[in-house]
Amino acid sequence: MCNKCKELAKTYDPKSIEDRLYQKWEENGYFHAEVDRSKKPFTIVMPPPNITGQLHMGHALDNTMQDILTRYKRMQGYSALWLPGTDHASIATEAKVVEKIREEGLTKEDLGREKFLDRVWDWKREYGGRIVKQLKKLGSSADWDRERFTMDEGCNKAVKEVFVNLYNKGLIYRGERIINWCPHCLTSLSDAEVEYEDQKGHFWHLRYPLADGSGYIQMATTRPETMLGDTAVAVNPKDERYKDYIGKLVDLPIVHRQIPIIADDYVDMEFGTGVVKITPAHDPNDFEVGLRHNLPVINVLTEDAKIVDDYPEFAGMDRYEAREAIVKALDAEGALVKIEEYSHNVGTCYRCHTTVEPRVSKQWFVKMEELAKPAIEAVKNGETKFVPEHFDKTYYHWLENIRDWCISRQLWWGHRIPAFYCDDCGELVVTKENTCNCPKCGKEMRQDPDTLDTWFSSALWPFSTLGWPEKTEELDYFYPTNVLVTGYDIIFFWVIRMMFSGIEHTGKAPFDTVLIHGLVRDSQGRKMSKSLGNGIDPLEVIDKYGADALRLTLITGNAPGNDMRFYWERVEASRNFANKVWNASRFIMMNLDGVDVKEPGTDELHTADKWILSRVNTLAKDVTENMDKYELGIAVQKVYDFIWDEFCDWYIEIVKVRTYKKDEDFVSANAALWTLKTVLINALKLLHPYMPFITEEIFCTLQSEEDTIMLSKWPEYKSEWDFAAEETAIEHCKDLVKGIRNVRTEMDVPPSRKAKLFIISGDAVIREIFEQNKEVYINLTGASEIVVQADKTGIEEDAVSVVIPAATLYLPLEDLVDFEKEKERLLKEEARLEKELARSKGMLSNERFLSKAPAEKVLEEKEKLASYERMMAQVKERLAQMK
RNA sequence: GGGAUCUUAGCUCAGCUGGGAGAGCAUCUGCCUUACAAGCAGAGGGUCAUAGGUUCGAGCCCUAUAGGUCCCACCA
Repeated sequence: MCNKCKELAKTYDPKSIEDRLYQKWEENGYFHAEVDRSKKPFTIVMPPPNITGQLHMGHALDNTMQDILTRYKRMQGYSALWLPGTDHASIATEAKVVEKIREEGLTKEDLGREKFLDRVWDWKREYGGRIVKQLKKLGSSADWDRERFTMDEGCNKAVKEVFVNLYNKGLIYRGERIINWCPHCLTSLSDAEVEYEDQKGHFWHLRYPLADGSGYIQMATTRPETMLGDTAVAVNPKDERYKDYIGKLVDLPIVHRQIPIIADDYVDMEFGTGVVKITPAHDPNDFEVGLRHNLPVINVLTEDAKIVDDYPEFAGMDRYEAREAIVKALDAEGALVKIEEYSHNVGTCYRCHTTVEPRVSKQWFVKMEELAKPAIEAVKNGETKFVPEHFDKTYYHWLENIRDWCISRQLWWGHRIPAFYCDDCGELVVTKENTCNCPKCGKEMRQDPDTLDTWFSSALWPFSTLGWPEKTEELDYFYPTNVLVTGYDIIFFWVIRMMFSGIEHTGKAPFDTVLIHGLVRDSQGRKMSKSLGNGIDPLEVIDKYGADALRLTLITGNAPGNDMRFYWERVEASRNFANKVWNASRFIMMNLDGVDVKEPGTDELHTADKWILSRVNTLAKDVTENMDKYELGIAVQKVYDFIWDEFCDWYIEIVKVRTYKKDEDFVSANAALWTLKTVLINALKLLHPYMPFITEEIFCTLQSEEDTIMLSKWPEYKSEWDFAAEETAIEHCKDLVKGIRNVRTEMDVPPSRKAKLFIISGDAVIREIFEQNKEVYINLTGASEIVVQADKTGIEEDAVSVVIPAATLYLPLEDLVDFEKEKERLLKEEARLEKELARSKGMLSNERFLSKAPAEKVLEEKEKLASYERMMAQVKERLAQMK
């Protein structure tokens, strides 16, 4: 055995090569991209995974797609930068560390801000790199030399710059508003951070007595506990029923505060009794109504959603306890009319899923209206395109309906808001400096204790990572980036914010293309989640089947933007393909061993050689086209089909004999071996972006000139490999082989039984093709001998016949022929042809088809008809003979 | 309530600009043929959700209907 095949085991073992190759790539700096004006840039910024994160299938898909695009462009000669990094994930990380110190019996207040932040940095140092290691197991070819973190020095600088800029332009303001508050995380949330879910609840019908004792007014609520903070009761001004009530006062039960009945369009007359109790402090709509009518805002809940001390009877109860107690108290006062079952949409915190509490507080906001407009425009005018295109609708919808963005968070981990207050004179200063003295009274000012929404810094990611606000070479060369790859669930969180930030601060949209993918679900179509316990760990898949198999699985079998289901069976199929590639390569290497293969002259190439060269040539063109359109699944499917069906099942089988006969006919063997190697190398290159490990291992073993397939040249269409005639010829041969195999199986001819094969065609060109490739058929059909001739001279009456478009085949199998069976088979064939003829004739007799369809379609159809007619004549003749 | 998307073989899904219905898995049959049984060869299996329309021609385009999924929305 040769050395090379000793190196290649009989089955592909990903574990033995993946880490070794990754290490080699990293050590040799293959992932690193530099500013190189002689090359075109290609840039992708990696959506930074949270430092708290563990690699899940979503990351695996997302990063596989980015890696494919980067590897592809790198091979095409671009300076391809895939810029990686991680996100500080303020809420998630803070929660993790709070939980950790709680186990030590500490709260973050016990530690104080400084010490707490030290603990978070410790945590980050320990666990923050975990996800990066996991991404490497996938084969990610990101430029780790440029790895960034949303809270590193450069990003901090960018964040301050942006905050100050927007503040100075009046696009950031501070105001007292009703915002979403998470009583568990104890922070405000933006609208995007609230997830709505249907919850079962109740509808409590209440009646409030009129203060003048003249009766009651009745309404319903889903949140009776907030009644403590009611400051009005509202009806629609057009509502005849309540016309006389407007302006009267009601006596609020329990509290016994007198509140007015007001009129506001917000009230829907059709719904319930057409009366709404107004609690400005605890409902966003009521807050708006309150503003319009100058109502007092009475807050009844603490920040952890307990009743405040002003109501001793209920003080300290959480909102759900208080609900029961207050309903009881209302009932005791005769204010409770009835209770109904009701289900409604409730907002929950996207991190902890605690029901969000609307809360009035002073927060920082980004004014969105002006920023949104150019972001909409950038997609409308095509500066940035969504793939698939229809996701632009989601994007427009969000931007067109966007409200001001609440960016302050009552957390410690994150970018501290660069605003300073003077406790003496109340002066406010927004500055990039770390400390600040009051410009009015000179006193040292106090920095705002709050931090910024995590997404504030991620919004700057495409340019902050390239050095902005400095005018760096990198920024100039790599920005705007080419593609952003992300899931559709993140468009509103992140994509829109990067878009308006990029446009506002750099004057350019941050990417040409936003490539959207779907979610990876479990085999039953459910979202993978921790709580369901149905998540599949990509690392486990890699461990069992290899990174290449996982990557192929994630990329194939679904359309762009659609969700996909994860099946182990599909990974197995991908692994099988890897094994197929492995073994085909092993076969080729075994045959190449010890042979000095030279490039053959065109005249030395056999029909089959030219055919497969032509096929791989077309493949390169098609795959490139698909990849340029981001049709990654289609592209790799074509490579898969080519390697398995055409290269392995046909070409290798066809040329096997020649490779075995090196000594007898070296010229022929050399041509075959050269073609095998050349086609394999091209196919490996086309496959490399998808399956980087196996292709690298084979590529390097197969040839010694180049150190890595990663930096080898992407195959391009070559006109000298365009062999149309040979493609046709081999298609005829394939028809022949398939026809013979089919009939042999149908007639139950044992594989050991060899038979003479007659190929009859009146066409000299066709005869020539078959004559040239005789050897092929002997191998592939189990024929003992092949005779090509123009007519049926010398063929026994009882030979089995097979009709293919190019010829008629005869197999004399005397003792094996079952006449009934043969007749049945021919009748079936006749019926099939009958149908095809009817269809074809129908089309060609249609005047309008002839006049309106493109000429080439008509010609194509005529050729088909001729071919069917020829075949039909043969079948009929044979049937007549049998009678 | 608004919007998006899906409905194709037993299962999961492809089907790129309209021109003779595909893959993987599963099923059946025969093969351990010196690259590969994680394989080879062969076979069965689909009125492309329904109804209209446009077109010489529709799985593909248009309209409506039914069902599924998702996103958004202040109906107390």
